[in-house]
Amino acid sequence: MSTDNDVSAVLDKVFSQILKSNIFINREVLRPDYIPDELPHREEQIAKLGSILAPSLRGYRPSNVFIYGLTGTGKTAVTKYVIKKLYNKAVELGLDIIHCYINTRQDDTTYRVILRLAECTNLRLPFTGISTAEAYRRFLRALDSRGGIMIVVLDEIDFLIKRQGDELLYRLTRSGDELHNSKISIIGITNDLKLVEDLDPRVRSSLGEIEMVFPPYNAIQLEDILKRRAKMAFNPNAIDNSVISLCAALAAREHGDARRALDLLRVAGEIAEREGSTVVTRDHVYKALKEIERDRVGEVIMTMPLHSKLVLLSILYLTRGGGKTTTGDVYTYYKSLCSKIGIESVTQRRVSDIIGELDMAGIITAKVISRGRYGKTRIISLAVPEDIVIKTLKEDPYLEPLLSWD
DNA sequence: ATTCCACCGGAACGTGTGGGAT
DNA sequence: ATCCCACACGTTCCGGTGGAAT
Repeated sequence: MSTDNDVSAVLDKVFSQILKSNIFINREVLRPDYIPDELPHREEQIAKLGSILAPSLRGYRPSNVFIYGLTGTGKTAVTKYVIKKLYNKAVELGLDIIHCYINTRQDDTTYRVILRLAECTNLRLPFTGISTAEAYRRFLRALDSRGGIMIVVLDEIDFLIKRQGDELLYRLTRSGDELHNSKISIIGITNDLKLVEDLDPRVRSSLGEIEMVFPPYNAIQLEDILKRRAKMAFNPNAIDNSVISLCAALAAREHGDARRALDLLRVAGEIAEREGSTVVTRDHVYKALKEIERDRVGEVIMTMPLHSKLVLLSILYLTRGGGKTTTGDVYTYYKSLCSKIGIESVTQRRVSDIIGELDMAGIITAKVISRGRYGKTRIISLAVPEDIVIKTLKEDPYLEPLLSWD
């Protein structure tokens, strides 16, 4: 279709556009993992967490902490910030403090968490092969022979607990019995306020020695945060306050999620850059809104196993035009799809779990209801635009023959 | 007040893949 | 070479349940 020259010309254009663009001065500060030097409107939490962890500078084990707050309320940022400062201070004082940040959404099994813990003590463990108990023993031995205070941050801890229970937490909180030269203290972070309820009371009391709550940012605070960050990120002429306000307002609608707001700002900037515009406009923000959604959904769907995609395709078909469907109907249709492409179907039990997974991923909404005499089921509807789903599913060659009805 | 549907959802277990430790 | 291990994905078995219908 296109010659090498065409392609190279297009690339040249893209490259030169980015190179001559002066929208950003430093886009890094808008990335989600960036920790700023100042965290406005979180002074109180910083001070409190700082005072909780400070005893480690005198060789005492800090209390365990449980941190609650909705997404994008600064839990992770504040924790990382305080730990960074603490660590710097410790180095300055010649103290040995080991810090370990683990996100249990990514490392959601006991074994993988232990692996990460071991890494922080410079112990390399195989990713499979040895038993969890053995891995734990080795980690403790390595830590104890190294000595020092270890501060462990378990972010999104609800994922670990949901999958593996609180066994590891229990052992970690009681690790003092097995350690002579070192101590472990734990900071658990979650946005699931109900989490504690189904925790072993012993774990609850030791892990929640101190509890902290992060309230959501309001629209004014959000705007202030964005303005400060934008000042560092953007060329002063490339963006004006009304665009920033728009980002803040859109994010405030979603319970004051600062991460979303910053994402929005960054992606809007990138779109402006790609389009060769010299300023970021409100229109770019709206486009960013769509692009973020599209990327997220696309990413999730693309990496799903075949049967999950087939279930999703069934839901898509049965809810065309914003309708609703039920588990039984999805299963029936799903089975017909399987026979159409000549593969074996999974059981309804499994499909039920897949529906749950799709719900968790935010692709669909599934709510358990009772229809009285007509049984209990889930009513299911699509939670994202149809065209995004269709477009992504089309990329899977296995599904090709099934996507002709649109 | 009971019945009973159409599933829900917990638990234990199986299989295949990619790996130890000795 | 032999035996053990983690993990994703799936199965089998089965008790549980909200509320319309009777």
